[in-house]
Amino acid sequence: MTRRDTLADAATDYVLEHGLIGLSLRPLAAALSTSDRMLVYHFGNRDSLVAEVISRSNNRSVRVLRALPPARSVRRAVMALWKSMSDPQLDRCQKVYTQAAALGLLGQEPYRDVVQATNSEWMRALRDYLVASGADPRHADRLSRLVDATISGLHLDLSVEPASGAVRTVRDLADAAQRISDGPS
Amino acid sequence: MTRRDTLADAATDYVLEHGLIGLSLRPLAAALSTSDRMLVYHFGNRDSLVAEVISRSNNRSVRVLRALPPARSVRRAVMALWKSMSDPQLDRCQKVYTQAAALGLLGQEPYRDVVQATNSEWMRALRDYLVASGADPRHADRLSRLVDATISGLHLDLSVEPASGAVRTVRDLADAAQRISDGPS
DNA sequence: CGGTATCTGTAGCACTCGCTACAAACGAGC
DNA sequence: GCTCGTTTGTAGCGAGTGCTACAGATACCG
Repeated sequence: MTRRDTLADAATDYVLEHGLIGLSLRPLAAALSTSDRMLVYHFGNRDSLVAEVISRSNNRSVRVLRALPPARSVRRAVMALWKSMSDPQLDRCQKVYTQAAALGLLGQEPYRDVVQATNSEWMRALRDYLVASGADPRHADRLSRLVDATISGLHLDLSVEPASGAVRTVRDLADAAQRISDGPS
Repeated sequence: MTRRDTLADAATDYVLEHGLIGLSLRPLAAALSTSDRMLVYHFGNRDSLVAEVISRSNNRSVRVLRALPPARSVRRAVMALWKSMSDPQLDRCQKVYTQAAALGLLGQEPYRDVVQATNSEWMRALRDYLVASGADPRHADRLSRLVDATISGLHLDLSVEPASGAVRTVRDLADAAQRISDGPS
């Protein structure tokens, strides 16, 4: 494990706690017991560092998703996915991704490529998981898109209004997903 | 129309174009042919200005939603809603909201109250629209939560990967929503 | 040992940030 | 005309930003 790797890992931890948007080098460096000078030396510049953090955060969540044991139905898969994403660890990865994606919504988009790569990797893992849980492969793309969109949107809603009946919505989504996988093309 | 109102309106236009996240007073003031001094004078400080912009952006989108003629079914309502939200004007309002919400995901959350108020206003309008389009009022909360989460999540997805089959996902959502409104409690 | 490439610390540059002190312009009411 | 409250302009403060120049430390390789 090179020094750069160590720093990147610790920086990812820091971002998972303090968020991506206001990130600046000096406080980050202080938390890592180093200096901004070192961060710039190892990563080239701030943007490259942030891009690497986004990528690493995503790798962690993809790893968790890929380690999920397949469920016995699409419906159960969606429920299990939601439950697993409620784990604080994965939850924060999702939040970091959302912040990265939100940055590119209007105006500057310095991390477009990383976010895009990150997203397609996640979608592939989600698709595989649904298929492994019994989803009709012919509908896997539709399914994973619907599931991903709803879950990430729900995630955002939940952070704004924590009292909302999220579980009910997830159940509705799970039913819809099951129906799509079963139903006619 | 007081000077403050004029400025707030123009600032909203500016934010809808340039995004909320990197916003700083001097470039904004320059675009409005005034000075940062004036913005601080009229709004007190930067955070108040941003909060007002968020609120105004949301007001615009709620106004559009409330002006939508009721559809002949829940299914059609969801499709019409999506179509209407693809309008660049409304699209950008949604993006500004997403950026505001994403800011509060981790770390600092200076706009939590505005975002919360904004969201509940939007949800109320959405609920009313669905009910007016024939949704069972007993399921209206469930429905609007599912529809809102999916659409906003899809919106984010779409901005990252524009080629994804969003329309298909919306149709799936519309079907699911129709079923919820029709089906047993 | 000497030389070389990798790594780290100090100091600082040029810039932008939000915000403010001070004073000048302006218009309405007496 | 004169005052008084509102609005605007100029200049600048203190802090924080990303990043760099320069020099020192360290470790590996001949």
